[in-house]
Amino acid sequence: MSIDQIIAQGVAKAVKELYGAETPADQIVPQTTRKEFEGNLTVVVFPWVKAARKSPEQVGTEIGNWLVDNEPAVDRFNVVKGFLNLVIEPTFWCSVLRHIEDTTDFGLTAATENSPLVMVEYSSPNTNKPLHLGHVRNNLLGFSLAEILKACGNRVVKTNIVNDRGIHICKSMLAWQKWGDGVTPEKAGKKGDHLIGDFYVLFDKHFKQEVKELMEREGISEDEAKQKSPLMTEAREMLRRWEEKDPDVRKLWEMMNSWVYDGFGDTYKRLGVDFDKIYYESDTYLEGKAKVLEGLEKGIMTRDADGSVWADLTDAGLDRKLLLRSDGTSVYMTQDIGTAKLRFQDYPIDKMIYVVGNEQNYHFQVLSLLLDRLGFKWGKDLVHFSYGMVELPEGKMKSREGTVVDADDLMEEMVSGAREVSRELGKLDGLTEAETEEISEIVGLGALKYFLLKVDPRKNMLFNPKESIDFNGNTGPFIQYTYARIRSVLRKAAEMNLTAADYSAVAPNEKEIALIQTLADFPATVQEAGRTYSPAIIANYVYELVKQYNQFYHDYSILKEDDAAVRSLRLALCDATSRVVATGMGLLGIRVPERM
RNA sequence: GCCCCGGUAGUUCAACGGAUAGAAUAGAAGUUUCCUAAACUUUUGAUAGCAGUUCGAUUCUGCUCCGGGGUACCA
Repeated sequence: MSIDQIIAQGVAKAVKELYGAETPADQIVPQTTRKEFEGNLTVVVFPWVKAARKSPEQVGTEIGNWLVDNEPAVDRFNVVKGFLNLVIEPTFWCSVLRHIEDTTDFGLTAATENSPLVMVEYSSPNTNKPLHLGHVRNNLLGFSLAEILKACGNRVVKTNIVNDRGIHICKSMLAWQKWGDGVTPEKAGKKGDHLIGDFYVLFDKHFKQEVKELMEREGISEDEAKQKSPLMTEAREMLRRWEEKDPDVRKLWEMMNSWVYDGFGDTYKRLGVDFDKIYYESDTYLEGKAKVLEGLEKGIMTRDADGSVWADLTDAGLDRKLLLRSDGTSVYMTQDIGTAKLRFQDYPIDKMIYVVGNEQNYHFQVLSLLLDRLGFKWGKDLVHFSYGMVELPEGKMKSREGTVVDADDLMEEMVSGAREVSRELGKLDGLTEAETEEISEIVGLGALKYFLLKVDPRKNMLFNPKESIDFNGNTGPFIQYTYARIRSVLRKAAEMNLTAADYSAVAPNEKEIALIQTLADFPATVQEAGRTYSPAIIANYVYELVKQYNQFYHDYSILKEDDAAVRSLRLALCDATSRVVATGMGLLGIRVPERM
């Protein structure tokens, strides 16, 4: 049982005996005492002031006295206004540390066969352009969320739905046909996803030009011009032929998609994310169509005069939603219905989580409702993990306008930045080329990942390409550096062959207690991150932990401490801290180096 | 128009309804015969506005102002 639980239960008993108040222990959440007051844990006593009919100070004093008399872990207390500050028996902390040391996978809960099966969908790229910073946030959040849910005792399936068909990919295909001159990734010396992206931009350039000319020549509106544009007509025609499984179109499509997958594969690998099961829209959209037609028969959907199929959701406060175009082709929503169906066929999923940007909040509201009406019993309970946009100083990133921060470029910049900093600081002296590269990779990506994950996922965040991501302060490298320093101490300790001593009777100093207390909070932090779907909670926790370690490290000697018991306590602290840091960073998908 | 989300130091981010709103960075000043100074210490600086609920509001409610997103036969 954790110290928080011990105190909570003690307080629950105390208020029952003293005031006859029934308060469940899990509703009493002791907080860490602010550093300007004496104590380790603080209980707010205002909730019982009414029942006690006494002043907050009196209530605090009475509960405090009760705890000192009845709870061995409580040494003494003080009361400030309605705040009861408890000082825990110092040697109690040694047993807490011992417990952490003795627990393998401290903070993690292993899943069993009966654990809930959670499917996390993330990444879900379109195959017409390379990944950018927004996708990076998505990928890191999805991966981390999956790791955190695993750590909370769930069985997790990571999945990806690749949007490999649709008008967007036809645009790239058409542009390649028209202006590509048979170019391939090999011939161009370019990653396949980048090459395809170039053609997508090229299509848009010609298309815009065409629309402009049409508007001028025929004096029609922009919308009309877009409809009439020969390029767009050709793209639509290509999509129609694709749906008819025209061999030539399919062959081109397969070739160009394979280029993109090779490119994505490289990016995913460097980013360190992976998937247990990948779905392709080209396999799922027909399932969706079938479900929609089924819904049409059941009267859940209606067909308009032009042949298009709609769902009327106005009774639920939403709009009419298109599900099949007048030419019979399917839209995004249709495909998501089909994908959901296949997934639940493939796995006995208890919970489905979609990691998708908040610009699609409405989409998921509609999807949830539609799945429910189509008879999917999980529809109502699907979770849209809605994260904020990564904005640039000029605003939103737009692929077609080229104002995007490319994922591959950014990773490369971060790694070379890390290499430079290391070199300047002389950290790489005496290391091999391979070691240098390994460390630069770990640190550069660590900086990028931590930068994106430390922010509350729900909020929009800003990335300024002109200011490179920092390596000092509240950053990934700061945490990695602390880890490397601890590992260095532990290596030296091993070399010195120090004899371990029993530290259970040592009264730890203030910094040591603060560190143990923070370490002990790790399991609860993991649970909270899982409950609230927030990697940021882990990130902020690890930062707080290493900051406390650094203060301890600065103020006290470890290896040079003469008292064997104290030295053992400190080495145990180092060991426990390094393990929690590594585990915590692992939950974020961030590696930690042995030296840097 | 309608619907959602946000507004906290110069900047980027924190704060289960709890104490004097924390960090980082930028600025100022310090710490290295000692386990890695990518560190540590000190210091300047903020809740958009107005009401309300509460012992207590950055947090909950309403209104105003300012941003962002959605409302597509795009995904």
